[in-house]
Amino acid sequence: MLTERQLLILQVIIDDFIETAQPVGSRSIAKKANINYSPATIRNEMADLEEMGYLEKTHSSSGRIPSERGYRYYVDHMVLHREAADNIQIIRNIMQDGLFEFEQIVQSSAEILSRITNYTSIILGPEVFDTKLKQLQIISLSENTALAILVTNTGHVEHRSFSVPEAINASDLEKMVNILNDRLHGVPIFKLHEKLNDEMLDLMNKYVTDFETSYDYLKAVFLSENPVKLYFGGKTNLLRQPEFNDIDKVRSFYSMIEEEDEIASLLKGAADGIKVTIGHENKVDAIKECSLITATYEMNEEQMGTIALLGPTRMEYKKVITLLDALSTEMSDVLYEWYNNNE
Amino acid sequence: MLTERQLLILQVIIDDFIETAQPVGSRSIAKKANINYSPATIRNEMADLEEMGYLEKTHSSSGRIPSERGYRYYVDHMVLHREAADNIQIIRNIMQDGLFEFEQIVQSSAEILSRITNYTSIILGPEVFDTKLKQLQIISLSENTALAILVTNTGHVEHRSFSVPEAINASDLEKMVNILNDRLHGVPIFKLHEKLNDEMLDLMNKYVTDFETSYDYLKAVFLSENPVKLYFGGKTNLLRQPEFNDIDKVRSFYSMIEEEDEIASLLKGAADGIKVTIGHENKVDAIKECSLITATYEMNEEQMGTIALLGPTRMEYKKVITLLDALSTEMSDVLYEWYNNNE
DNA sequence: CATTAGCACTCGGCATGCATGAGTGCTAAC
DNA sequence: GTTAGCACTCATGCATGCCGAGTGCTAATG
Repeated sequence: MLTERQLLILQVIIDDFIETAQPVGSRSIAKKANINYSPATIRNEMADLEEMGYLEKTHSSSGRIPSERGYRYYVDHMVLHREAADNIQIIRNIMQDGLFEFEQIVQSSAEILSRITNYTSIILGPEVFDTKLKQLQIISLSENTALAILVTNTGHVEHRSFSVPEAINASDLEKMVNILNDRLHGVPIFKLHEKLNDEMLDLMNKYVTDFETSYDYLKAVFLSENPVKLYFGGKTNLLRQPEFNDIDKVRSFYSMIEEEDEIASLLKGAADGIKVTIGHENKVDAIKECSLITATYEMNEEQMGTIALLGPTRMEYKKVITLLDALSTEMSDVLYEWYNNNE
Repeated sequence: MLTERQLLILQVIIDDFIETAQPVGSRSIAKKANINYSPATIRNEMADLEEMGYLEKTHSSSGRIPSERGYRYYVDHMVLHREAADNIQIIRNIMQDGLFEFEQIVQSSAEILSRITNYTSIILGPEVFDTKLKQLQIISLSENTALAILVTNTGHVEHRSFSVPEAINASDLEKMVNILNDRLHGVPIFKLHEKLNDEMLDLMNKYVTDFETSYDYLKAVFLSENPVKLYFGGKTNLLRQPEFNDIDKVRSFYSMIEEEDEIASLLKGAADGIKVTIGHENKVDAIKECSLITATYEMNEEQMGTIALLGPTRMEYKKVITLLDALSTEMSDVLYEWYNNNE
């Protein structure tokens, strides 16, 4: 357990290092207004903190820098989540201004976020928002298997084969597809399933014997994994951070940034709420000297995507955590409105 | 005027330097298969070439590197434009595959280009392709001035005030706007003017007295400057070039890349055909050590936008020029088809 | 017993000097 | 006109030494 004084010193060191990116020496700590100990005392405490794994030295006689464990402790115990922040108002203002398309909402969010923080922002969102059903087709493959094909207006094709239950005869299937095509043409993909369940169930049952059974077999096509899309903001912001003075780091970082799949899978698993992953806690090599903060947003109570900020481990955790928190609820709100205003 | 031998040596030096990024010495030139002179002879020639401004030294006893003037000569006299290239087939194949939206066509072109060349590609295209007319409104400001407002489905607003000629009375104007709204709703912005002129002139003349005069005054709104959009490919490709070993160069380069306005204005003025701008011929500081190659593409004989490649002055001019040439005609073709298949 | 002053020690950063080698320019010979 | 030879130049890399920031330890202090 840390003493009151150790806590204070740890906090000062981390805050200072986050600001200056320079190792912090005992003398400079002793000079701070809220510190009333001599450098020697502080040195002793620092030695203890280092022994406990919260601090590190860059070389044997350097000042101290926070270790990843130190950051972890800082984030878990010293950062008040949900602090008030002026930036929330900024976000709210921008979000309310002229956002007509989903893509636009997300893209500007990413840009705002990166501009305020000077880090790189990444937003993971569903890709299907603007894609609509163009055509649905069912092709019989053999006596009891068939292939369902779903084509969107963007040319994206989704297909799945399924076995046709005996209860369904070919003409029923055809009828069903015809009606579906007729009624669902132009419906956004992400609303297909809902629309079918809510509005068309009765109708379908009227025309097709035992519709629900047939639909069970088709459902997979309608509920297929949403392809996801990444939106970036401030991709080059990290260039300005002193930890990226080494050109090789820059290179490996940006070649990783271009691997969208990798990043997508990184963000996909994000848990609800805010999560901070520090340095080597990240599984991907290229960001083992970075921290990743993720927050999720939702639409109508369903988790929709993830907002993330990528910065050096020496990150302004306080500011960033508050900000992400605010933005994620704000985005959920805007999306709620957007959803209910669109068809 | 350069002698045959000087030409040969210049060519060898530039090719070699483009490949290796290292100053080229006389000995290494003499070793090449097609060179039958001793290093000393070559040194003499190189001294002459330097005096004429085609070569430079990095320091007093280094090998030679091409000067910008050298590159210029190389591009103007030694690169055969319209050379056959395997890549053309690659481009053609990709372009023919599943391109359904204008944005997609352009974006993939940019990506293909950067992937093939390892430079950064920039495409300047009109932004209005997917925007359609939502509403047209005319508001009378005073007795003989009015304001025309055009709203698109993306929420973009275009407006212009104009003086109302005496020949037109208010009710005519109103009638006209009503009809226009009725008939033009949902029409892509870039087709507005054409559609009006081709299909609706008779109709309008039937309902509105002296339509053509009124329209003269409105035309400005319909023909307003297309806002443009930039598409990038391989933004981080240049990181891999050895000339970007200096982190400050990287920084200034990328902060320039983020200034979209600046780049847009750089590409906007591009002349028809292929144009190569080498090093300090560029007006923007951050790319004074880069070369910019631009090509324009068109749609139905009208110049539509610009494709550009940005790389170090030590650029594979031969390859790149052929490629851009091919891509620009290919894009014009695809766009032609796209245009004629869409509504 | 906690705190602090003092001092020897460590290490990164920077300047300096030196050897090496790639490459040149010039001159004289072919 | 071409080439061999040689003195010269300069970037690069390595060893050396110095400075200053900062530490750990010990002994003195309250």
